[in-house]
Amino acid sequence: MTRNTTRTTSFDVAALAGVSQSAVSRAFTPGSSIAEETRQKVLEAAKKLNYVPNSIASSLTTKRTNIVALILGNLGNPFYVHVLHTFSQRLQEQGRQVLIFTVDPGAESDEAILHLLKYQVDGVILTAAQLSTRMTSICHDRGIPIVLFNRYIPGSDASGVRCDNAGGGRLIAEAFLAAGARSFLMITGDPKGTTSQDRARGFVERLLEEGVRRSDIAEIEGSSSYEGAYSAVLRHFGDKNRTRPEAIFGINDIMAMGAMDALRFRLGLKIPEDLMLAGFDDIPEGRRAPYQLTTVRQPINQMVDEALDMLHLDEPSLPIERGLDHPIAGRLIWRGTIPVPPAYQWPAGTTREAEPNAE
Amino acid sequence: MTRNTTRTTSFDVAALAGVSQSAVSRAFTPGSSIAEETRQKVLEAAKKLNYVPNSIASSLTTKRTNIVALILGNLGNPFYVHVLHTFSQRLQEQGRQVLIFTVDPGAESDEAILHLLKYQVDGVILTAAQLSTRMTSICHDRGIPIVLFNRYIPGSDASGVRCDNAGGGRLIAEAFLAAGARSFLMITGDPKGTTSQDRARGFVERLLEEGVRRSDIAEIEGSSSYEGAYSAVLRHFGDKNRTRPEAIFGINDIMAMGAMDALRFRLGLKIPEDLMLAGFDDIPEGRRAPYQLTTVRQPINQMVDEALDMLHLDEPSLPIERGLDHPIAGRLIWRGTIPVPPAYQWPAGTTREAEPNAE
DNA sequence: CGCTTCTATGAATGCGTATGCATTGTTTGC
DNA sequence: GCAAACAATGCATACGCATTCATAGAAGCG
Repeated sequence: MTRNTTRTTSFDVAALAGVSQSAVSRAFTPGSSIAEETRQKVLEAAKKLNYVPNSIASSLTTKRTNIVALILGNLGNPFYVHVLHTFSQRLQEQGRQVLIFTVDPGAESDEAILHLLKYQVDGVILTAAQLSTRMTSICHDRGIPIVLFNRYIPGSDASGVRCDNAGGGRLIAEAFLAAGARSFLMITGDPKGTTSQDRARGFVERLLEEGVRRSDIAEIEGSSSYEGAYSAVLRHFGDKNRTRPEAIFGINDIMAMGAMDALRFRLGLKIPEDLMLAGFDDIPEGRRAPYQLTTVRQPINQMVDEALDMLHLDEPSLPIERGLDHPIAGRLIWRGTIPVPPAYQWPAGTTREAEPNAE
Repeated sequence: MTRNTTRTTSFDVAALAGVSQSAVSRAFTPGSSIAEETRQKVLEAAKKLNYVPNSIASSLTTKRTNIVALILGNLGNPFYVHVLHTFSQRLQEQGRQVLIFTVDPGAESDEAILHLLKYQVDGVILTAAQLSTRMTSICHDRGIPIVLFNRYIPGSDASGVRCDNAGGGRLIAEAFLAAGARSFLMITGDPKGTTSQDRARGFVERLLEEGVRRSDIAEIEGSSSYEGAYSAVLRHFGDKNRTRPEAIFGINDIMAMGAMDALRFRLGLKIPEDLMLAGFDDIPEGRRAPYQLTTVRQPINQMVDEALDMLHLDEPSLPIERGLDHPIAGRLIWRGTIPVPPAYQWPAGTTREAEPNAE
């Protein structure tokens, strides 16, 4: 059998069921005017023929594909894998599917947008990637809602959902300060990414407020990956004259983990005894026994839900909202990489976790 | 502006360019009969209008969507994230896109298949999930090629690509034996999954060949996840009378890592001094300093390429091949979790890696 | 019982593009 | 210099379904 088999269409089903093609269409369209008896006849015939409505054809008239595009920049970061998984599950529950576009980290997503326009997707979620304002306005003109996940485009009026990254950076700063640190190193990611910028900004702001000197806050670039942070740390500490900071903030967990391994396994340092460390995201990997990483948890489920809400997939006739920017607070998760100060007063909203791997 | 804006169609472009709609279509169809001059006129007009051909409409006549469905069972295993990424990149290079279907690990994919039929995908890749033979034959009847990735369906004639899992299990067995182990524990995954079964079978076969007693090979179930293996190990060794095996084979890397962390951080054992350990897959996480996991590397790129070849996306008129089963040999990667025997003769095809995290 | 109001149905049309066919103009071959 | 082959183009139609419109029958109402 070859692939040129003519497919079974609603006409075939109609013929078998002894009704019109319209009736078949209605049988598969919830809420349409059809007698229950007729519907059953149709469904029966459809089952006999293994008929499944062709959504490609139907979306031609309905102008809805039930496909949402997800642009992903960095699958090397487990956080975004989790994000993908969450989006996919939520959308599947709604009878929608995810069309994936992977983009090289840091690269422009413009080309991806051009491709997804062809598919007439109902909406676009953009994570971990750059996008020009020209593209957002093209999407807007074509009536395709686009929501930025955990980033925003300066100077654009595209809507987005994100963690309060600056606020999270401040939480980490406070934890370090409470534990007595006075000199710091930040390992930042993509310098063009607002996520990295904002976390670093909040972190530095808080430190300066507490009187830390600017010269006691160093920064190196870890290219948003485990490997990048690992080698950045080795490079930085390769200069033996460099004074060692008391605390390191990895702008995301995967980089904090890379830094941690370099510090422990290549530089022979103990954490938190010699050096304290924190990340951001709260990926499952950071909870594991070798890491026990103190971090800020991003409320993924809530962020995903709000992002999907902003897409207004169920009310396509609504005008597309613009310029919405919805920051959601993160929460400090205190684990083993920052020593607990004596008689420490835990700030509200902090979670302390010991060994979550144990059941 | 609402989403009901009438879209710009090939007719609009045709009007602006002063040609017929057919000419517009041909301008965007490589290899069609159109004068270069006309094509330029059309492309110019298209650019002015931000026109992008509607592939939904075109696939209605061409019967090709340039969409490939990827059914994923377990995104908690980084190996499959890597697989997803590789498929996505390859397909994007070909101008095709990936439609994601996530399925609960161990659950049937039948429902996913029903959904993807609606989208008239050009092909299906199934990883890490169960599938009934009824579904494979429905796909077959509808002319949709389906390729199983790293699994096969007993009793079905669906084609697939996989690592030589049994052979890989044998490699691990040999490495353990060479290092002097004589008692063993296997941590297996989904009992219905052929991948886990085959690896375990090859492992046991080889051990028995070398005179290991059946009673010296134990098995526990780790549900294919880090957490599953972690707690399975704690449960198993909670029985203090249990004699400790000399070697543990985690049927995949993520489980081996979970086992390793439980052994080290909860049971206070040293690896490889007290116990040797190996995994399977060679995920990047297992290469990292805290793990240095000895494993069998699956040749992902080759497997993905062959899987895509088997889909014959470029020759849709060919009859769908059935029953092809293409095992590809894995390669032993010897790292730190198995002690190197004195004067050991490395088998052909073994790679020895010291500290790959260092640049 | 005659009227209106509803419900269920089918015929016909449109969604945006690809393509077979016919037509025109151009080039080739002898 | 004329027939034949060919390249470029437009017209018309098909792809599979949703939906509007018209119609026929059923039910409600006084």
